[in-house]
Amino acid sequence: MNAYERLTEYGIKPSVQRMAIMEYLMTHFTHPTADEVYMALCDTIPTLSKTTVYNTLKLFVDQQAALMLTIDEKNVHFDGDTSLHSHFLCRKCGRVHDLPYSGKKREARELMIEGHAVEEIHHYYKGICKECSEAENEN
Amino acid sequence: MNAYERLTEYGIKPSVQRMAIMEYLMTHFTHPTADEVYMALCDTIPTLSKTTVYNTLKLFVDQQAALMLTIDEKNVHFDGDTSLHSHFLCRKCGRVHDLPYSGKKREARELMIEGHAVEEIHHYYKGICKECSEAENEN
DNA sequence: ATTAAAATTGTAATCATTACAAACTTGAAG
DNA sequence: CTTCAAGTTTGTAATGATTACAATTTTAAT
Repeated sequence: MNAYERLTEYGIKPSVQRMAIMEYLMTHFTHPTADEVYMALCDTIPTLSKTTVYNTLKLFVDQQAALMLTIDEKNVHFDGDTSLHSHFLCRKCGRVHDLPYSGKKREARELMIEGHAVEEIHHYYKGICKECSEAENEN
Repeated sequence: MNAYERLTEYGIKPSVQRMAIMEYLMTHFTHPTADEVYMALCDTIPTLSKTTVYNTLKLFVDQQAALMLTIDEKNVHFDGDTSLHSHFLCRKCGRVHDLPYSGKKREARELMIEGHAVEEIHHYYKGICKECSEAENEN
């Protein structure tokens, strides 16, 4: 599936900017911030505005074509993979890694928890990632 | 346990400001923002500075005497209850509710997940809370 | 009392995000 | 083709939470 199909599938009218941003999300699994998306695309689309990046990412999230991660208190991160999975934030390198969802499968299907209507599940883990731990042990 | 004991237990030297802020966290289960803590205390401690509230809450979190919740992209919230539990953010009223931790108990004790050293677990749920759903159904 | 370290304060800066209005595109209708 | 309105993009300016920093105050030991 390409970016064009992905957008139309989620009811988003495609445009050059929207396709470029969706394309970026679909090919990079780095959970970028809005600024990182902007920086990556502003060379190929010189007229791109940061406002457009913010607006577009917000649109994707509203249409559920992307996830907004609040794992990091400094910046919001975005994820083009909307399947149920968890995230790990490394305190050292700041990267966000994917983890399999380890909650009870039943819970993920539940619409209600303790009387509250659940629409989104976010499982975040923080610590030192594998790569940073290994780099440290090398001395 | 009072605020004084709680602070010393976590290796934090008590002061009027620190005790007031810890006392507030220990008696309010609203997961306040730094600003809410400041607003609640600035009447009784008229000289209180917002910087002190930010510094003190950060100190509590560093000493693991409080949790920093990044469930809301607008504001960081704080929680004086450091036991393992989950949180629910209501999209309507904006309140953060406590939920029991529903992950596998085994996982909570694991230090490693997929090679990453886990130091913090945050399980966040978002949707419409019980109170807001009921209020809506009354018409 | 003295004094150095620690804590608090107020102001100013930072910086991610949003508001807003102008400019541009698009696509349908004539 | 034009025209026009709706939707999209853009740049600039504002917002608002958080932090930096330097000055002041407090603490606790000598």
